[in-house]
Amino acid sequence: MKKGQVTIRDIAIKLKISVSTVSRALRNSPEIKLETRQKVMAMAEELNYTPNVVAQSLRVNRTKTLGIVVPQLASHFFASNISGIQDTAYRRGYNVMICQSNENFEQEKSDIRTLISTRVDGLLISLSRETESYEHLQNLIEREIPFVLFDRITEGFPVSTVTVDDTLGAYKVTKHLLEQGCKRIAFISGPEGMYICKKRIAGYEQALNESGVNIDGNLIVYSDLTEESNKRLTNQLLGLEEKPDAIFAINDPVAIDVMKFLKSKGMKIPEDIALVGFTNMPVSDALEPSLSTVDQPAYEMGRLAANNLLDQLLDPESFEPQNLVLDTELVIRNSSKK
Amino acid sequence: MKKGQVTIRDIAIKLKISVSTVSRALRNSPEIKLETRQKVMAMAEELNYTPNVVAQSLRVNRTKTLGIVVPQLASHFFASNISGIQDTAYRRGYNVMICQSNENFEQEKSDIRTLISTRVDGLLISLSRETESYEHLQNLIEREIPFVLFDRITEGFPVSTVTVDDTLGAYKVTKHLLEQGCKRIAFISGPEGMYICKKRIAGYEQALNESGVNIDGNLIVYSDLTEESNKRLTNQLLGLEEKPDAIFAINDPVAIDVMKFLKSKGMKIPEDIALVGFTNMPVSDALEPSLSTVDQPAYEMGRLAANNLLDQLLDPESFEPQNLVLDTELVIRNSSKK
DNA sequence: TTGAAAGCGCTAACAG
DNA sequence: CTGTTAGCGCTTTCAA
Repeated sequence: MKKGQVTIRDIAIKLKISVSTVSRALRNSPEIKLETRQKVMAMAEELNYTPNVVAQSLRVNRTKTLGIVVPQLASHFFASNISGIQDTAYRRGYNVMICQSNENFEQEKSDIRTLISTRVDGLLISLSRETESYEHLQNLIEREIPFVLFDRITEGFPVSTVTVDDTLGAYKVTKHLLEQGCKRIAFISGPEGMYICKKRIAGYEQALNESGVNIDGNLIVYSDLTEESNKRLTNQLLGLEEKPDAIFAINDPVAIDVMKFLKSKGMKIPEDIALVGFTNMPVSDALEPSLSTVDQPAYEMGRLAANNLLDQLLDPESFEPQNLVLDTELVIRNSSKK
Repeated sequence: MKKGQVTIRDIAIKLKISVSTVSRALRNSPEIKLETRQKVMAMAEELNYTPNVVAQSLRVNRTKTLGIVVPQLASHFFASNISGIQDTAYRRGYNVMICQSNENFEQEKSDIRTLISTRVDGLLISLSRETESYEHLQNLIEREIPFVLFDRITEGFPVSTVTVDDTLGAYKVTKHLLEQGCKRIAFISGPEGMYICKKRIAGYEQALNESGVNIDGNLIVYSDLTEESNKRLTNQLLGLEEKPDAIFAINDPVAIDVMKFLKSKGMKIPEDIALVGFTNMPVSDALEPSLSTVDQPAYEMGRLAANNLLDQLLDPESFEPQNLVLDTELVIRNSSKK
């Protein structure tokens, strides 16, 4: 920071005491006389002293900073995750440093590298849609840097994870659609490798199987989550010989693209085709028709992930990785009411 | 960080050279023999060395980190601002540390304090809606900590600012509404003290004046931006003796609340009442009717703010504060086409 | 081209 | 209850 920063040394000199006494007084050490402590505090105030966290961090080998890696910031879901993490971290005396991978694998690796060299005490990571190899996570394990994965996770690492019950969520959607009389339910998934996609497809298939509806591979398509891709795949589905009577989109943003496309083709939702998303964005109920979706407790996910990591940091010995799975809630609106 | 971190000392010992040589080699100092440098690099690689940024920061008194304070993260506008800042910062070798004030003045002050003690090299700040006194900014000036204000700014400080031309944007909206034949245009503003509100109201009034429409104080209301407040005020406007035939909302989220409320009352948009927002959220064109609005270059704002701050950091002497004002674009959609 | 040594601001034995 | 001292990992004179 700028020139002339006030240090504990300045306070010590002014008060003609030692720096260690100042240091202790500032941290409310019980071994310091009340009077001395008050004098130190007063002088610190007077000089507008701000502790140098950098020096503290170097000394105690702990930055009290958490690193966050998310695929993107401009997404209500991840922004809420981050809010949950941040509020929790602050309450427990930690800062956070946020990086976004922009859904790019190389960027994700680079983000983690940056965060490590910044010496964050631990990491909270949500993987990019491109991520299909995991040496960078293995590397964290080897370096004994604590981290937890949330939402966009992978399995097989001895770390905590926080997710929603994607399978059950997708199951509930599909069941609901079947109950509305839909016979040919299409699923627009994200990239095939993504954990949440696999899980949601599993729930979708489970519901179909239970109802004796056979699974048609043509009805399952994989989007790279761009608007172009979403619209193209919707078009592709509409071109099927046996057209779908419902579309289940992997998330609300995809559902919105689908909705725009369907409207542009003059199709009526839900009459001609039902539509359901996943996530429950704040605008989803303002759409026309209002979008049925699955509500995910994003803030809560962040909160849990942060608390878990912080517990681990506090007491590494007795820590055991946990796989936290949160419930989702099916939100039925007009886009799926036949 | 964890135990057994590799340091330059480890490299020096392995190679039987001094730490200063290692330090220099690592930073590609020209005074080091190529051969030595290569050996150092190889060994660093082999030992999986990661420089300790904390130690570097303490030594050179520079953290290469920028602090960001925004009112909220879960907003597409601010998330885009941040993306712009982040991309720019990374490209120029800086990290960012993000705080959200949650639109709370005390939190804003606390965020800035935290960021300062973390020794960020500079700050990018967008004020909370509650902020009406500015000692915390004055304090930054006194400490000679560089900062730039963006979007939610205040005037009167010798610092750079980045905004859009709010007055002109609001002027264009109001003009457009008048052209559509609207005679009684209501304005739902944010808190009265907010800079952007004042500016936008000015544009609104200017357009009315130019067209000889007299300004009716009953048509200008101040929301605290909560959904409850937005709906209550809409209701209040509808209860006016002389009802409005258009509503201009301070931003898209407010406009969406208004839209929901109007629909719930069975009113037709734009037939019964026209509606325009400000910001252009990605979903705004998916609404029914699609929402007319003003497009703000949020990412670009972040980019400019970051570049400006970074320039200042690079060369503090020759730096002059700038007030950057970006253009907006009126986006006419169905919600305002009579 | 390299090394020795000082020191950034702070904390934490250890000693008194 | 307080002071002395060493040192976290790194950069940077200064000297060789």
